Amino acid sequence: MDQMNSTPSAGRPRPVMTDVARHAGVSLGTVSNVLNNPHIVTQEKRERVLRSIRELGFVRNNAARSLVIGRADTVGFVVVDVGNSFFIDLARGVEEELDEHGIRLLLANSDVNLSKQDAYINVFEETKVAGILLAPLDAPLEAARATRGRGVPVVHVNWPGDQDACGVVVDEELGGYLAARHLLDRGLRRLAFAGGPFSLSAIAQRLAGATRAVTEVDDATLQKIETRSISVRGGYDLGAALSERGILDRPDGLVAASDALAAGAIQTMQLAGIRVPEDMAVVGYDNNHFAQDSSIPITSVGQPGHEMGKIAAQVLLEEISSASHAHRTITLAPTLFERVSSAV
Amino acid sequence: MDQMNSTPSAGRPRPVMTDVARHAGVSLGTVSNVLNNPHIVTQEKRERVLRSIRELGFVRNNAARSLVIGRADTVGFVVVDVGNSFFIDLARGVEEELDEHGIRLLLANSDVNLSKQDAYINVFEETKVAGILLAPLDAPLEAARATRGRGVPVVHVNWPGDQDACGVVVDEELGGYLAARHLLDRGLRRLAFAGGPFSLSAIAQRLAGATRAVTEVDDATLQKIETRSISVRGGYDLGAALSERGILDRPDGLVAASDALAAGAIQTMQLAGIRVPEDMAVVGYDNNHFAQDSSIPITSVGQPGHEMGKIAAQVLLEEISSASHAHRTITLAPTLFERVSSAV
DNA sequence: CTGAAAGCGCTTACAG
DNA sequence: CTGAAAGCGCTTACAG
Repeated sequence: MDQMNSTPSAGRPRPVMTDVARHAGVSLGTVSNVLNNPHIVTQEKRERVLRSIRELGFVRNNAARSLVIGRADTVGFVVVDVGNSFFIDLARGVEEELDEHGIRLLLANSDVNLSKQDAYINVFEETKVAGILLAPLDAPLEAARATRGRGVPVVHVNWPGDQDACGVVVDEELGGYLAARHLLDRGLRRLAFAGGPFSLSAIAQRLAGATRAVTEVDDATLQKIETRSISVRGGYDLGAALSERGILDRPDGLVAASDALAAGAIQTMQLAGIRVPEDMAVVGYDNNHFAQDSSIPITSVGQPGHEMGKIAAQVLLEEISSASHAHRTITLAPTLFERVSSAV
Repeated sequence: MDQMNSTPSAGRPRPVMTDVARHAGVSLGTVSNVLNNPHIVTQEKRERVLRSIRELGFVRNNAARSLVIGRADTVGFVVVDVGNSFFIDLARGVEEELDEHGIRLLLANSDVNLSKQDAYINVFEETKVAGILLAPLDAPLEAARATRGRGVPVVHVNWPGDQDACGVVVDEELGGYLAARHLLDRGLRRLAFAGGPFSLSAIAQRLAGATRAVTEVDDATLQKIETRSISVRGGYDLGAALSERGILDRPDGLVAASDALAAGAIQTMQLAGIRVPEDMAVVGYDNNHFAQDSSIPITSVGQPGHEMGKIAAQVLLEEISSASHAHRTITLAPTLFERVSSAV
């Protein structure tokens, strides 16, 4: 299993700017100018310097650069869960926007762990990034607030802004409303909302939206089912519990707080002989692969992750470059994607 | 949609170590010692310094630190596709290992784009990371080689090592062998291998492994079907092509080079009335969500992503800390996960 | 446009 | 154990 290849390489001392200057026969300042203000250097010297850089294999030391400048050409993004495709969409959107401004994105995964989240915020601050993007877990934001207080721009992604930071969010309440309204529009009246824990603010807001939709229709009812989690496993439990009920006790329309929850529930209910959507229509949430690749494609509420990322990056860039900047929360609307699971 | 919250915050000048020293009534060197060699400072001074750090909200400038030390307490990981759960598993494994050594992981997504890959390698080098992990695309590794030549340790992940770098790979040939052997063991004889383009080395190796398995069985045959991609869409096309064939022309066992390809093909074939596994047994590759969440759970060859990440991190740490280091390629074995799609 | 010099914020011998 | 001083590799006025 272990195949040796070679011996260690020595690694001669790396060339620095003074080496380049000497090699090119110019002063240190001129080398710096070639790198930072190329237009003010005569073409002849510029080319000589560039050639020396190539021949020596010079790479600028950004630690030294950042020390002088005060910050790096880099933005850090602390993400709560890189395993969730929504956050990957966000990162893609962020990167696309930053790319156009020649800024590089560094990603860190807090893995739903508050102390890791704080540690990475600190790493980014210590690295002198130009700014920080934070998709936080549902918990206090002390570290972020402290960093923000020290003048490092921080933008919340999928989390509202506050007096110190901007935020880009999706309207969770509206998402819950759209899901329930969709089922009501199809004539269903005995709805259920499943998800949990309800202490998570996104879940609570989706529930509030579903509740609002139901109150708009006279004879409609909404049953709240709190689950331990919104994972596939949580869905299995949910499906089992619903299957045990008599047909009259069962909701005819289900709003699940995630696609994973919906997929798990549908799978269990199918085994119990409950047909989706005929016996029960289902709407999921997140519009991720569970919704699209499920054996019964699942109607789902989707967040515009890519666009959220772009906007968050724009807001951050604005805050980085402009002296005066009013903090704001930007709320994007979710969209309902109709599929088979609610086609009644 | 835009909700204002507050006015810009001034951001007084950030305290530096000399401020802490003055505030605590000690010298600069003592503050540095409290941070780097706390045991050699008397408890009383140590506590005074720590209190001053807290009261002033001091955060060490790592750019300055890295400038002196020569490198940062950070490792960079350039990943070819953060949207692929295999690479997320890798990143998780890497992080777990680095965590134990107090080193932070910075992630960058090259997005299957060579120039982005090179740019991020450069960013990491300029940031003076202690080392770089690279899960590259199937293309020349010029930038990595150059960086490596300047003394920055680079470890390849999911790519073999060479004279300048270690590598951690999974045995693709063995994976292809396991998949085909599994079908042969079930009595199937008219196999097909689908995937592509065959120019990708991982695909070519899987095919080679499948070929080896088939040559071990006298009356078995293997048909090679090159697809444009290994995506779900590629699977649709593949399924359609297979459905058009007469039952005698059709393979009775299919090795697909990815789960997405397998899932797409199965979906299309089912619509055409071909039963899986009864009419055709299918084995996928990657053991990702397509395999597990498909309506017909798909037998799949899985790579030990998490463990690969851990090992890659270990190798990198070894190279960072030890002067003499022999480069090597570590090859891990894949595992076959049996599911319904091949249960004949 | 070019070059010499100061300074960014740290760490590390080195002398006390 | 503590403190003064040098130096890491850059950028940026500033004088020429």
